[in-house]
Amino acid sequence: MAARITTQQKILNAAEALFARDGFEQTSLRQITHEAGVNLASVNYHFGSKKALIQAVIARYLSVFMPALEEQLNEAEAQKDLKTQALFERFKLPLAKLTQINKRGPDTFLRLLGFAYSEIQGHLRKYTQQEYGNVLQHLLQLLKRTNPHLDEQQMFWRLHFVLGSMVFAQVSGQALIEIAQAEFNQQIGAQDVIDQLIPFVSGGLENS
Amino acid sequence: MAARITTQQKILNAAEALFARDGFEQTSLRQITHEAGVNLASVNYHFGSKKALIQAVIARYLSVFMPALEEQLNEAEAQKDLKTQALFERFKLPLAKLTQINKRGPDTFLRLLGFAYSEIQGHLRKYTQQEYGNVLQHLLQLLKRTNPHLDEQQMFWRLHFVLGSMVFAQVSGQALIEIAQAEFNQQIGAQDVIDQLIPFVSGGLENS
DNA sequence: AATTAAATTAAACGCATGTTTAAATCATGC
DNA sequence: GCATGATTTAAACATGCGTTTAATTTAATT
Repeated sequence: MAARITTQQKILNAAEALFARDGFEQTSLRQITHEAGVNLASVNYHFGSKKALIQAVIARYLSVFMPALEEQLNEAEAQKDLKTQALFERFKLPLAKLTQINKRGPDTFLRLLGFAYSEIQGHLRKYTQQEYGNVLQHLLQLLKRTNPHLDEQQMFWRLHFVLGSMVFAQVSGQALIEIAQAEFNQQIGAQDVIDQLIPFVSGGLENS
Repeated sequence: MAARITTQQKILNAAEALFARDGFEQTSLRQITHEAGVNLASVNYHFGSKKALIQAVIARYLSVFMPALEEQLNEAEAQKDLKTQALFERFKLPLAKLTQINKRGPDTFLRLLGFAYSEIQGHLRKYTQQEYGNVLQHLLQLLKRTNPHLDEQQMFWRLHFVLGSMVFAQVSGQALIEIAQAEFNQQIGAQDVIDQLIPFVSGGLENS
């Protein structure tokens, strides 16, 4: 009884792909259910509302990403002479792990985060803080260690700028990748964007 | 016959405030016309469509900002030993000039840009490139001068990350400012955010 | 003052959205 | 094999949107 894909899963899979491509508000339940090959009403039956569906989609990714990140932070914790850039490199593995949800999981997740951050402002923030606040606190603590020259306030802002760069890179990501490909005549993927992004956010955060 | 505020201006003023607060898609023409105290149909009468209204709102800001930026870039051009951070500091004056449109003009403009960047992806890009492409080219050229160690591709990405940080800082800006105020018990304005942002983007862009 | 054009208004149109309903179908346990 | 509960289905509902229409009011021109 485990092999079959349930209606819930069909909805989640279709929803995450469309949400990541077009954003939450721009994606209608009719699109999702059509893509999933299920009835329109089944979203409200299984999830209650569109809002709850959005949350379920994001929660599925966070439940994989956050524990993996926590593990990485614990390893970093033990590391001598920890550098900011090395700390950000720790994001790559948890991100890569998201392929277990979906082949394009890493891209999907970051784009979802981006839309979530700008669209449902307060709502997701609370949830994340509630569920994974300790992991984020751990990250902040390690960043303070690698950047003792920054005061509380500077760290606050720069951390948000870092998040902004990441989020932005993915939300505008596909368009940018296409432009970059046309401009530089070479294949570019989400992983390359991350590789470009890490030195940027590291330098930005460290700058005195 | 000049002193009266025309219907067009009433619409523009109401629209820019609401657009900046909630985004383009989230703001309805009914909200705008109600706020402006004019009839619903007058938007389509004076501007043709909602899309055209959005464009008009942004164009009004660009028409003030871009020439001022160009002037700043020309001064930077002549400067010996130009530094990246000094170049980014050049944005502050053109931004401050936007108070002539609106007391909260600088905030409004950056938030509009943010929404524009993520919402109407292709459309605004073309317009900006068409109208102010030379100014942006000039900026790119100066950044190459202050960062000769970066190749074409690195510069491409980092420039977009810079833009992303700025845009994001403003889109999430009000929420962040409120959090920061609560956290640090002091008054914080958009100008302070810019001051925090400049070292970040400078460091990020320069990092080798 | 009469005429003509511009601007404003109230109302409706057509469409898409999220959600709810109630009947039909399916699966499961006795 | 039947009864019971879970699921799926088609249809409708209520609401909000951008836009259009056609009539009215305002302003300018002759």
